[in-house]
Amino acid sequence: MKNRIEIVEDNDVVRDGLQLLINSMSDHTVVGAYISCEQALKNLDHDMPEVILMDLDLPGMSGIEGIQRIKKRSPHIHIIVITVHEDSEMVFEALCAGASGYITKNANHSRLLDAIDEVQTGGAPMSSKIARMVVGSFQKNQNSPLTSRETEVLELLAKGKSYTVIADELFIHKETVKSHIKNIYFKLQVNTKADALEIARKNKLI
Amino acid sequence: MKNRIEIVEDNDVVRDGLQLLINSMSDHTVVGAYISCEQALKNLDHDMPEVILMDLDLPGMSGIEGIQRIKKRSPHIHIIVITVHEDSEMVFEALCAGASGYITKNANHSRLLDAIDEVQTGGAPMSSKIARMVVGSFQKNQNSPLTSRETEVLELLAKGKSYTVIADELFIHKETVKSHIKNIYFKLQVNTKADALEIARKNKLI
DNA sequence: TAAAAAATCACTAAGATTGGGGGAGAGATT
DNA sequence: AATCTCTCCCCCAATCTTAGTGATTTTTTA
Repeated sequence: MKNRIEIVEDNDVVRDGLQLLINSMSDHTVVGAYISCEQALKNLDHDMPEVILMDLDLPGMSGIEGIQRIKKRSPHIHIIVITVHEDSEMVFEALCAGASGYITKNANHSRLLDAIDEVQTGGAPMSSKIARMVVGSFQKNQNSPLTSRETEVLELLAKGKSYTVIADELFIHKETVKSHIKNIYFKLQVNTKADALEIARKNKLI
Repeated sequence: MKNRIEIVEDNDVVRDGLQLLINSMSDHTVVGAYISCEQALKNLDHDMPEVILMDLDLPGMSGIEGIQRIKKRSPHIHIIVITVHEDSEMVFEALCAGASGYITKNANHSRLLDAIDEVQTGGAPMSSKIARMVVGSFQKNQNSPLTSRETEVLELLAKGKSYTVIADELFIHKETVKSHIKNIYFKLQVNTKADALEIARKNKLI
């Protein structure tokens, strides 16, 4: 039984190249190659792919929305994004939408074929820059203007806790919490909770 | 100029094995091999490693805390975790603490040596299971009990916005927001914002 | 060691927010 | 016909949040 691969890519040259490359492997077969998510979705039940290689710049429906729709209909299908985009927004949008892997187009052919196997054996193939970006998203800004206590308070605030609850959890007085928040607002140059959280999250202070 | 590698691992056999393996490469050299983070930290300025391979189960200071301290003192050093732990808590704690890579101990030798190069060329080497875990952490639960509108409201609530602001942003009445939140609380079986956010985040509803 | 920063607690006051209770209509879906 | 979803409305009471001004103690840093 061959691995059923599908391709969604609007550039003819790239699409045909991918198809040839994959079909050249004895245990893989391309069951569909389309230029848009609309087409891919229409044929999804017939093609029954296990893995979809997908570009993000597509005519009509965006790749991101395509990923969402495909994953909603067939959660078991693994989608690997193949794109030129390396900007963090695209990467995280694609992963949030349900992509299992993210390869940039400068990857060589063997890396690409490896990715298909990797995604089917429980992995998440990524270009190394992308992997670093993803891992980096977990790490806090080392140059935070906030003190560790202030950060602690802001994190509890981010969890939706009230001043009173925060005070209890940190074994300090509610007035102290207020004082910390006052200083946080001043340092971040904001005057509401929502703005503070936005700045803090954007700058990875929490 | 050789790549300067350090090892922190309390198991003698594993540590010596790693050291031999790395020193066998002409362009890499082990500049320090320790059984604890305390020792590693003490010699950090002298050893000047570029990459540290670190276990997480260590006598004395935990690996997680070790990572934090090392990264705080020398942010440019790349730390690759080498451990048996595959539980998500450990993985995310290590990455948040500042690890640039995460390899499980069943990895073969060549993969390990690749990881060292990968981390120095801007990558984030991970075992494939770990990579999937990390990527999976971006994806929402597909079986959310909440409607899309409710999810939308909850996401704005998570940003610290008030009912009034949420109402404005969604072009609906404040009372409607309240109504949604009432339903969210009922569905999640909670009665405070903080509890709702905790459940929602734990189950990846937002 | 002296100065600066951080963490702690205090009071007042006004306005906004939140949560609990009830209900109800319109539209879509099943 | 029944259910779900989204929308809106009312009342009420407790709590929260912001703003202003202040002070003390501990820790860190220059």
